[in-house]
Amino acid sequence: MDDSSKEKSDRGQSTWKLGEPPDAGCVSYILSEFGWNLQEHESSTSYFAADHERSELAGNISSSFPAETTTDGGGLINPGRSADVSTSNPSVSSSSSEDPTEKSTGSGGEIFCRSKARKKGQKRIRQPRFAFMTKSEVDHLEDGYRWRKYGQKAVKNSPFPRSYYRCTNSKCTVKKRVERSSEDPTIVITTYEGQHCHHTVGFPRGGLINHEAAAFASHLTHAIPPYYYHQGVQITQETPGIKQQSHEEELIPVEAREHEPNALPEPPALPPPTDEGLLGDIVPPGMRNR
DNA sequence: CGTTTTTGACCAGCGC
DNA sequence: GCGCTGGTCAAAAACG
Repeated sequence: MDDSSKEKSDRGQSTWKLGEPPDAGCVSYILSEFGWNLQEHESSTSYFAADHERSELAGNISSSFPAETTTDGGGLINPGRSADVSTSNPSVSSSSSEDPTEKSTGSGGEIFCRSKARKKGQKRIRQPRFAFMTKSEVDHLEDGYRWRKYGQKAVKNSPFPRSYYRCTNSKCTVKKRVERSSEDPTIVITTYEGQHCHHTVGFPRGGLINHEAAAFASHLTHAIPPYYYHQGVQITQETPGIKQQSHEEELIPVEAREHEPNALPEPPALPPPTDEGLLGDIVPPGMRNR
């Protein structure tokens, strides 16, 4: 393995604005992959994807991005296997009462446990996922957590392999996938799945940090309904701890957003990292020290 | 020597 | 049922 990849840090990456295609100029391109009723917001949040647990979001993005990342009408980002997801999966196209915990489709419903979890016949549950795109030369963007690579696969319709990482914390089941867009090799698609149950480890090596990646990794892995928008970016759930903290004025309830259906999301104004790590600004004190 | 990465094999889900 | 594909495992190798 080449050490240089680690040392490269985030050199060469740039940040995009949310809500515009990357080719419009270095824009962060957020793709939520929660199983809940994201469709409600499609009209106003063009680049959120109301995908479902079964979709292969990141793998499919590349095949349609950005042209088919439509916002009119559906706004669903279901490229690649779009047909089967949007038409043959009723839970996606018609059901807005998604509840991952209640879902018991053929592809999910039981808790997936790390290690020895995949016994024969045991199904694994897809946890809430989200994906975002970052223009970067390096595949694995620093986000404040430590990750261990556990697999790499060639992806259909893409010359670039997909890498699979899981959080090194033994109690943490968060995983992420990293791949490059086949359409634009400079774009790295990172998909997070799950929710960290621990603090960040800080930013090692003193390198440049992909603040955006870090912030979304932190914010969105904790996002469960009801949603709030942070300056147009749906980032987190309503919890007393969060609302009482610094984001109170900036968090806009979904209901409020619905009054401006044509409003496009604005670029995220992500808070800078703090001494407490990226979770520090959103995780209630009672949830820390885990 | 502990940790991480690599990589081939295996398994599950899905479409046909 | 079969084949394809994505996702994961786990042993070996590499790294620090």
